[in-house]
Amino acid sequence: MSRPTPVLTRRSLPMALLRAREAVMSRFRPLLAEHGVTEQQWRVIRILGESGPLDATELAGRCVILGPSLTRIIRDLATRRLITRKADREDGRRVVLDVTAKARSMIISMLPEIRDVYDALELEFGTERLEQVLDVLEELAETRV
Amino acid sequence: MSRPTPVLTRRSLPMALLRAREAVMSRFRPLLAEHGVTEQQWRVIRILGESGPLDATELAGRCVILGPSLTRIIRDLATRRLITRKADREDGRRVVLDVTAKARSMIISMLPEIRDVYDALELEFGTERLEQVLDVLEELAETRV
DNA sequence: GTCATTTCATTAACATGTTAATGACATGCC
DNA sequence: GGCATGTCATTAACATGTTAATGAAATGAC
Repeated sequence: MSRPTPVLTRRSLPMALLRAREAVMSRFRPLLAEHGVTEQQWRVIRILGESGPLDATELAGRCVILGPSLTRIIRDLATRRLITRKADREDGRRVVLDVTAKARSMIISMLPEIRDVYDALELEFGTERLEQVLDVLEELAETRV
Repeated sequence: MSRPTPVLTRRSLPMALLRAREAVMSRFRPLLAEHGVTEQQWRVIRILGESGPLDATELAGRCVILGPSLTRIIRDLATRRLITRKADREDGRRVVLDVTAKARSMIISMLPEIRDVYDALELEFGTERLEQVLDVLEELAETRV
């Protein structure tokens, strides 16, 4: 006995995730714009800064960015001296990527402002509830097909 | 060799929302592809089918699609006879949009398959937990700046 | 009523999403 | 070693995201 299909998009899980993400990102976008990076460029820089050198496939997976998009983003960020690319010694197909010191400075300068956004969010939504949301979202992300 | 900058992407709310949405959408994408619509085209069709005639601005807001994107999507869907556009009698700037009978048939034919995806998701994640996620996501979407 | 302002949809230009195809390199099998 | 197969990064082509600018129509102040 299944319940009716959610004809109400209000109760659509993809829509709910989209609207929630849009609400959250609207708080970060001004900050990213001030520092001259797009949402996707920031994901690449931050994850590389956090997890050291990575090949393109691994980085794409962690950033939730498809290969062709990453190729273009990397090309741009390398031109701006924010990341470096070098061939893998052991596997000629792979490209090893990493952030530059310039990118690390950029990350560090943004951290306080990011913290401010989270502080505001925790104040409005509740610190504990925010933690619970993160937990449940991680679980949801792991239910892959 | 400097130490990695400590930014915990694992507990980043935008990333968590992105990864969760990606996990969920990967279940729906094959279904959408089979019916020849993209994710965004489907949002437009479904919301118009649910909420009757709407002007472009209102539709864009509900679909979480920006104006310029919607203009292009509408142009394509109108060519394929899935939606109609007509000028607003009372306001010459507005365009009134609605679905066609063809689009309604399409929606109805997809509902059972959508229900199947939700059933599988509820089985893996839990029906009650899924409802709770929807509740909390709605609240999060309402904390706008 | 006239003019400045605002709103609505669109266009322009560029970044990214998405799928298919390509070429270079690795790996496995014989 | 030679060959088929698979993987990795890239390119191509088109859809969408994103911001700025545009033109038409509505609104408000006077």
